[in-house]
Amino acid sequence: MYLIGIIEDDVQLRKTMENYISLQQDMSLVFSCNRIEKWISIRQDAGIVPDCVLLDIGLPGISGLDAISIISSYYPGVKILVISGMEDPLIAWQAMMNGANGFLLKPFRLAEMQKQIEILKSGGTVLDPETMTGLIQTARTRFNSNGSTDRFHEFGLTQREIQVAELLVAGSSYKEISTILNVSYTTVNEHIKNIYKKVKVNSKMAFINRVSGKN
Amino acid sequence: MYLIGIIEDDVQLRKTMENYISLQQDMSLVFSCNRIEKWISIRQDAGIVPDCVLLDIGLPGISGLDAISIISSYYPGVKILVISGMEDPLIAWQAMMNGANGFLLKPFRLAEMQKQIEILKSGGTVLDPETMTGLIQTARTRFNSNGSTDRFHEFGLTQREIQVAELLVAGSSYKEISTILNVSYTTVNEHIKNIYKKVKVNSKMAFINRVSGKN
DNA sequence: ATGGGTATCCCTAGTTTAAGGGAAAATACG
DNA sequence: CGTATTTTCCCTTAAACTAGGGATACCCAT
Repeated sequence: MYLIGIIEDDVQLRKTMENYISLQQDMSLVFSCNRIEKWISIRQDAGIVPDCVLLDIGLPGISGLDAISIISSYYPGVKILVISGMEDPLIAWQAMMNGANGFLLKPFRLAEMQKQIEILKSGGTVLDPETMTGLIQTARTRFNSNGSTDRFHEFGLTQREIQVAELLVAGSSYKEISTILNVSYTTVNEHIKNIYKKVKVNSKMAFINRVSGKN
Repeated sequence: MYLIGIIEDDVQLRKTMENYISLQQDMSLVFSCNRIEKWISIRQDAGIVPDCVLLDIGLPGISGLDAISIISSYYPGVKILVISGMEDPLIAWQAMMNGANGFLLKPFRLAEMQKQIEILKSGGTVLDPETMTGLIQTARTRFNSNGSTDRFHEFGLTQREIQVAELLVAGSSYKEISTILNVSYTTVNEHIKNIYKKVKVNSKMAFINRVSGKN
């Protein structure tokens, strides 16, 4: 039996979810309220610890975002399925970083909700593709990683030089590059000499640091 | 018409995918090869720019991880669907941060692959629930820790070795490191020998890719 | 058709890195 | 106290990289 808790201020939706869960053979509702504050005041009376909490993020009062860490520290190991009306990548990101296990975008079908609960139950994490895209993009900017940086064109490298540069940065030796590109060792050496001149470096390390944007 | 490229070293799987894509009315294969190196050497001859590249991450030679940024800078706007045999959260994380748009865990059904391609086509991002869980956990650890200084510690490097490693990655030569740390050249050489043993690499490039790639 | 850019090839010399061997202190820990 | 770890130092060989020189051929544009 999978125990579910609900925190959702939309009365209509909450009733619908309550009803749906009650109808499931393998699920049971342990609490259902409209606000975080309400949950905080009744949680010790409710007694039973839920396996999964369906949490609306757009609540009045205490933010659902803050609620995530509150709830997961109160119920260690609980799965939190965030419900949101807005498709905001930043909110999704923050929710996931705060400990959410899934993200459900309103409006959703109850079958979809159930499916997500199932996946959470088995330790998985689910986001819809659009939210996922936004979340990954947010993560990329957060971590300043190079998503699609054109690292070589800006230095005026030729096509061939770009090929050589890519292989060099990826870790291939001159000899390996010559084999891959079907040219002699000296040709590779020649290209690299020209690359270094254009990029104004005089060693492989300097080149790597340059194209990695480290200076 | 959606144009697909394949980089996969498993001949059986590659042929299967090629065949499947050829049979789809709305897809067309623009290239198919077994290694990154091969793609780098033939890409300008292939001519047509794909909309989506199916990329095996567990390739011999240049890592598929490195390939992601190379491919996405060569084909701006391309969607990259990473195929992996291992369920490694770190790899998934790194792949997504490098610009991947989806993650497909081997073995997979071709219908599943097609579904992911469809979602990528519409700008979405897909990961299976298990990989997603690992990825989010990795992100949480990254997000909640500084994540810059302790990247060498996990390999069991000593304090001195960490100093040497940092200088090495920063671009210092053995000689420069010896001056900075006030030790002899041979001592630096010695430390680096030990570092490489611990990290299980045998060249500076491999070391750099290891420490700046997976952590 | 002359000159510039690209791409190929060769030789040579010097520097840097990689990895094998061995060895001596200092420090930490049970 | 003895043992393991850390840090230091040396020699040697092989491989890889850097950089100078020069050379041929193709394409493209002035």
